[in-house]
Amino acid sequence: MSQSTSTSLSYDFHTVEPKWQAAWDSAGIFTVPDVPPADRPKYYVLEMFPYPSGQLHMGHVRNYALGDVIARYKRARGYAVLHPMGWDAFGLPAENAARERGVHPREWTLNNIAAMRATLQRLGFSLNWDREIATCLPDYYGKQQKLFLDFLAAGLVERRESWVNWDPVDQTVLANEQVVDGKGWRSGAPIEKKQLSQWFLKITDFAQSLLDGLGKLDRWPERVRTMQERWIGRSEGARIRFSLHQPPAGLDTNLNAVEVFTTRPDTLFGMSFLAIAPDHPLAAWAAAQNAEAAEFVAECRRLGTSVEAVETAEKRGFDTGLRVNHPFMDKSFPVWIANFVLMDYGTGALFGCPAGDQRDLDFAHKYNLPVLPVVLPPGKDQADYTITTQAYAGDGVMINSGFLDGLSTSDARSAAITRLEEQGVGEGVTNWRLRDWGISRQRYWGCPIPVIHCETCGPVAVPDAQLPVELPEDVTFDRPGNPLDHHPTWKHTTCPCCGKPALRETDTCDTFVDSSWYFARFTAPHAPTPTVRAAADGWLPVDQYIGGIEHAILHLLYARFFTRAMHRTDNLDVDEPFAGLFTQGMVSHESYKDSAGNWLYPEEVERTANGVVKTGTTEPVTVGRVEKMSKSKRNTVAPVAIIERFGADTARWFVLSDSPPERDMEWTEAGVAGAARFAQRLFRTVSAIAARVPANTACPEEISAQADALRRATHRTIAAVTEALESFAINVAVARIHELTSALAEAEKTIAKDKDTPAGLDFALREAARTLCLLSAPMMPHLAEEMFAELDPKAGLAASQDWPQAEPDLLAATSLTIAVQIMGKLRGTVQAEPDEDPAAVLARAEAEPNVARLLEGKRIVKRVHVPNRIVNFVTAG
RNA sequence: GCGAACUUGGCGGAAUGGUAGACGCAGGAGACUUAAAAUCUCCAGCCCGUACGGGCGUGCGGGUUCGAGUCCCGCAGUUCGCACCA
Repeated sequence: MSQSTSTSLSYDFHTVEPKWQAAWDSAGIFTVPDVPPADRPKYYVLEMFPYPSGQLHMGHVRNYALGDVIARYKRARGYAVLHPMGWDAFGLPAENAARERGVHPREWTLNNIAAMRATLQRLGFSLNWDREIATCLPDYYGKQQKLFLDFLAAGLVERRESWVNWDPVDQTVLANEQVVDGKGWRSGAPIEKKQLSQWFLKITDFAQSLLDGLGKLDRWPERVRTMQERWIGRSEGARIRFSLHQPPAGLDTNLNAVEVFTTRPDTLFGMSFLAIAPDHPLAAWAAAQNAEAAEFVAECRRLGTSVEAVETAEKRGFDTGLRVNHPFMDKSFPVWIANFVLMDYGTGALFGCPAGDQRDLDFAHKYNLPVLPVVLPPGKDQADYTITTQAYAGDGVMINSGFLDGLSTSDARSAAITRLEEQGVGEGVTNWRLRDWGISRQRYWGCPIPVIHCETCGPVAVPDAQLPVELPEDVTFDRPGNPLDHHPTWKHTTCPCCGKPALRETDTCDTFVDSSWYFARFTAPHAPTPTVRAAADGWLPVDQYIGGIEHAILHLLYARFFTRAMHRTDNLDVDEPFAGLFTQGMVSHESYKDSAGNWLYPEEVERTANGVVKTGTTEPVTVGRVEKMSKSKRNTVAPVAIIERFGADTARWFVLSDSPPERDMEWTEAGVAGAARFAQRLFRTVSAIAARVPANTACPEEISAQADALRRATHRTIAAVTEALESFAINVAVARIHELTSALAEAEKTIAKDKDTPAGLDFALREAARTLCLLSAPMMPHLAEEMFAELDPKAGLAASQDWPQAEPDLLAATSLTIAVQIMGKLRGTVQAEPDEDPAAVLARAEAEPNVARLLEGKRIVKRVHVPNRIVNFVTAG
């Protein structure tokens, strides 16, 4: 693709951009105090902080450009704006770099941060850089250790033996949330089950609160709230203990009863089997007794992690030969091991009611188990009602159900629970899908868990005075496993309780912990305590949080949990971290392949008369789909290259221009070139006015129609851009700025050729030019400053100006075009003054030649007139 | 399978129930230029018509309304999320 020539550029971003960045910096206008000032309302704008991979990508540019528009706009509206930036700096890529290239994770990370910070600064974002934090520095993670200890003291942390998801490639434990389709979210490797001692954060303590809180988050996207609601997964039902019928000799007495969770205790009389998970202790017992059972359990474990198993989802089971007693009837039912029962939901066991559950019905059919209908749907007759291939899960009237007969489904539910409780074999309970959060990771590059294991005292908290527990620098990555564990001396210490030799915890925190409270740390980033109450309580919650939809569940849920836990431990006094959430779309680009099928970067491709070819050759290139920019498809465009070629403002303007921010946008060469053209055009237009019209031109009493029209265009644009920004319709704001620019350029031409300038046009031109500077400043701040200074060097910084106010008198047009319809079809237009006498407008509409022609011979039965908008004649005959 | 969102020119998209297609990209014609670039002007939903104008148009089928891209019902397609949740 050809390089643009710089000779014709009147606006030289290369020199202008650094100049204004320095000016903002020395004016300190993006700096705010830890405690929000009392004279203005506060506004906290936050974009999700980046992982320092080494290079900023276009998605970041879009994310931060969007946040910067909001931050600069709110600042102009008189808010004290907190807009910080930092680095989500722990994580595996740093360790991988250490393994592959021998560079220390710390050095690799800090170098990456430096490179990415430089790019962010070149983009001119209005960030309060004094507040920069990196989660990999002891100043941050030491405070995180303090929070961990606060949580531990408050009973929000537990150590448990538990089955974990083990990623054999990354050699670490993953949370349930991080296992996708049985594979690690990062490595993609099939996950194995392993039993380990793990630290858990008790997020389930707040399950109800996290659910209830969603109702108040009215500035969150509906779908994110829905996703979280489902993830938390509250369900009400009953826990029932089924005693074994004739328990076999030698069975652990704990296994004499099987506990089951159900949401449908009303359907107990329709039971025909009991099913347990392959991982259930009773299944383990059965496997120990019987080789066939063992084989079935092993098979389930194998298939459990493969995608095929999930997709084919054939219901399979194994009859253990054991039987359980029914709580309400003198009957017993078989116990099956079933592949569709999940050990980690409910109790890992269920009772099967084939008539009321499709899955149970499929299972019953496969193994010839009885099907007894117990709920009669409304409008059906019990005499001829049967269940064949479709289970009925809806409401109705109970049948075949002993003491529940005749009750409604919901009444039967409570009656059944009452009876279970009376008999002492069950109780009503609320069950949650949400699990506690296992945070232990067998990794070096993470926050050390501040605990010491003593043979005598057990796990002991590291005393506050010994924080931070710092990562050792001298580690090796020459073998698999955790370098902290391999370190010769680091883990050896003494017990803070008894003083005897003891071992440090060598696990580090899941990196999702790091990002669960950074928004709070930003309010007092250098404080000796994790938070400072006046700062955190003053700035939080974040008023506008902006980031990708991919964090809809994990990060946002963890952050909401942390906020509650920090509240409980008096680290702050809010419950919800993010009052407003905006999820922006991704940046996509065409992808290209050469004739050999290799992916090509956009800069390796050019468009010629003969089609798309490899740059400098005639080799044809296949243009593939437009997809999310990714390294693997090589369809990326580097922000640094774009900034160098077109400038920061052009890059910012383009990512904000065409597509609504919540949707994906396509990056195109033509698009960014168009943005660059517009920047130049705007600058030329405003410069011309600055050169011709003196700075303090006054507005005369009487102004010409042309001046009046321009003033009205200016004020309507102020109103439209303001409204667009308030509703995140940045692409619409961009369009309105284009329009005013065109109107201004046209008016400017008049003054250039007319000797006698129409009255007031000078003033109107200046007003429009100044307005354009201020309206475009949130998107193209450097250009705006340069133009603003040309208009009046003494006026100060554009970034310090108040947002322009639209004058209400100038919002209405002087003359309106009224559409005239006949039977709802447009047949002409007439001019009208605002709020003109309806009779006069109607008469003119009826007389409009084309309308009159079509009305001939017709009888008007109704004249609809919506003032200032439309006329519609309804005719008959 | 369940749930949500979306569906408008060649493309991205705009439109408090009131002139559909603003604005941009790509395209066409012209001006300037020795020429090109840059810039500027004009055209542009589809069909018929020299034109005035007319017909058809916001995925498809219905409905409400003087008037529907917009509201309601049904259908189709696309995308995303969740997925054996007892």
